Amino acid sequence: MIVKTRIAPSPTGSAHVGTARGAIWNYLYAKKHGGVFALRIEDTDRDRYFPAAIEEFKKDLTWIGVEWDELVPSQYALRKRHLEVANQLLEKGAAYKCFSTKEEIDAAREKAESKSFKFQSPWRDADPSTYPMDKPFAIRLKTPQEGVIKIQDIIRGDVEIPAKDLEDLVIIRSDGESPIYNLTVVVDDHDMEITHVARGEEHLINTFKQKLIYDAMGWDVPQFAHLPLILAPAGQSGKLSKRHGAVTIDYYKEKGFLPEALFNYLLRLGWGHGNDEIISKEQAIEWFDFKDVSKAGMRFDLDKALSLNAHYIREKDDQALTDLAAPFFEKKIERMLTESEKKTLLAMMPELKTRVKTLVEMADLGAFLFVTLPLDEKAQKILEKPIPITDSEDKISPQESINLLIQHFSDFFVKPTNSDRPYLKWESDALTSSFMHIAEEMNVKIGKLLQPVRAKICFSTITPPLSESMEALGMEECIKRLKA
RNA sequence: GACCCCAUCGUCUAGCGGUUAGGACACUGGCCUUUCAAGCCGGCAGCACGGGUUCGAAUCCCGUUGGGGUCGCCA
Repeated sequence: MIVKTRIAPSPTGSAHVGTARGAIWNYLYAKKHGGVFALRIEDTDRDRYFPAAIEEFKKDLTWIGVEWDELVPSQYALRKRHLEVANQLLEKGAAYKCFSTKEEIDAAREKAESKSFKFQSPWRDADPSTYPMDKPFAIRLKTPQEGVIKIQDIIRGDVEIPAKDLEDLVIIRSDGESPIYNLTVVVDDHDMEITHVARGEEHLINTFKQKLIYDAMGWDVPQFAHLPLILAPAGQSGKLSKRHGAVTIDYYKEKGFLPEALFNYLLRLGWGHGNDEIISKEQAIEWFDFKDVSKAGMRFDLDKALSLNAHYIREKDDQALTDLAAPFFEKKIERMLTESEKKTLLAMMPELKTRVKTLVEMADLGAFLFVTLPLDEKAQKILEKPIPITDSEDKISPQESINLLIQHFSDFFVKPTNSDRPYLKWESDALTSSFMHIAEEMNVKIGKLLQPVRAKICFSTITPPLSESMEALGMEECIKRLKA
């Protein structure tokens, strides 16, 4: 039998990292076994149906590198089939018509005050001859009143629950036609011939209910794997949710994460393979197995995800990275980059990429290459701080030292108009040697000499190497900034 | 509250009856250095607790504690 897994989201917008991780694992498991990975959109709840959200979800999945082999674009479209199964369950006596209204049930629930209240429908064993005429009814599944329901889970082993703890679940709403989740999943998973159902642990209880439907229909039960949940950040309780922020794929995409970094991080969150940390998709396909997934819930560690992202940024080819980074720079400087500026960015990429953890950080670090910026606080201070002369009590003011530097630049780098005197090209190596030469001449430490220059050129004390930056900017712009 | 699941450094994990309990992130010391990174070398830090089982338990069993999930005519 061919392995077939699926991810079955009910999209409400950008994919939750937990859903994305579930998709990754399911995808890997299918690929590992040469099987099929399916995407099924669970849109049976029409009150929460947003087509745009579905598109966004698909985009997120694609971005992170998960491709589906099969698509069920709308579970809602399958409702006739769901109803048909519900009627079969009715015929088999595994389900019954329940004429109790939602209001009656809610009232009973309220009155009970116990959270563990189970609604006992008076219609469960009612004689059909007593059914009211022209009254709407829901269809409920008859759960056994004694014994246990048992399931096998790849991750957790055998799990069982007393049957009496389960309420007779509604499978068709009292509108007489709308199927409910626990019915639709079973029918679709069966019809699609899903062999492995791996979903969040929050579904564990549902699985017992669903087992009842499989059994009543005489269908084979798939293999189950209930995946541990990603928990709220340390100090906060509960599972990770929207209110903790930073939970959607879209968030990380906009923050400047590389898809392979987030893929790697999510892959490793709850699963490991020896001491391996950096794992490619191909390697993951070979190594991943649900049985190695940890059982306990875990916390999302942004620092680790960032460090992985920094790693993948460093590994990435400069040209590809430039293409990826360009939009982040454009957002930062609030205009498009020209072709020549893109070349500048490419040239600076080796210096930029070892210094950042995200593409947003890269745009912050490299923006000075394309626009002038207000000096940051520390840069401001540097320009006020005199430079000590080595082996002396004397000091030289930053502006004075910069003026001297400008003078030297015109000696070294400017082509003389009426002379054959040699001059240097404005390139990083030449700039570096000239800095060393000037520092020696002025009898100051090179680091001290360069700090104010760095401030004027890059507007910050934290920058890529100065010589490279100045080459990228060109002599004219550098002189202009130094004189400003 | 009831039912179910879970428990190795702060975090993510390796470990599957005999290990100096390993790695990664974070933190930290050093080297390198033109700021900041990167890189290299080093450090700190863990088997929740209590009982068993066993010659021997992080590993197996029970309990306690702690965390998580579920309790809808949502998915």
